[in-house]
Amino acid sequence: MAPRSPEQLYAARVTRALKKDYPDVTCALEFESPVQLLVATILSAQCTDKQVNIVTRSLFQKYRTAADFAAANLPDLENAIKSTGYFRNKAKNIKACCQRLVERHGGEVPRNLDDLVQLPGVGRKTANVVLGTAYGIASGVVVDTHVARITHRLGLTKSSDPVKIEQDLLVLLPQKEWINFSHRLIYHGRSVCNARKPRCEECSMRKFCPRVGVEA
DNA sequence: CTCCCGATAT
DNA sequence: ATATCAGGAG
Repeated sequence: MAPRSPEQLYAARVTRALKKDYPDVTCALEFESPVQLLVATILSAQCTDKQVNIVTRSLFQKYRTAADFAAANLPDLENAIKSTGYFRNKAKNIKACCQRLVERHGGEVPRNLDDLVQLPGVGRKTANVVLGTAYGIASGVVVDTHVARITHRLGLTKSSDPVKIEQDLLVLLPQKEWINFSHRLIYHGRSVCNARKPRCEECSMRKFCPRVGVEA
């Protein structure tokens, strides 16, 4: 066992509290294949997972495979995902992304970060979600709006840049924890530590959170 | 940095 | 009315 810094011990304390609160938490996005998870994750940008699941329920009946999305009529696809917002960008990216899956990856979602982030509309956050949740590959730590906000509030990072936050978390957390740490923080971010009105009195981490009692 | 954008809570 | 929601690209 490698020696651990005070920051790593603090991160372990946070991890223990999250495990106790959310023992069985997992990805909230609903899917039946890696391709579907990729599409759902693209749709989840600046949209609630609840709304994404409403849309994908019917969407995945009409489009099942990468080939289906690659052949989609763009206005039809736009209309089908309209309620998730950014629907023109998302529809264009999903179609182009799946066209490339068919052309270069045999219709499958690649299992490495470099190939994934080359896909249109797929950044580091989406790539980490797909690798971790569809394939169980801990390629990094998913840093979305919830993870960014809460790690900053807890003092696990001083940065507000998602890329730098992930670099900090990669050092603070053992690789074994990477995938589920994000799932738990995201769930915690929706239910307790939300952006506008955090429910600190209900938070199990209030005893050591440096933000409790601090305004703004 | 800006733009993309509908649904919901406050 | 406004902030925010499992971001990414130009």
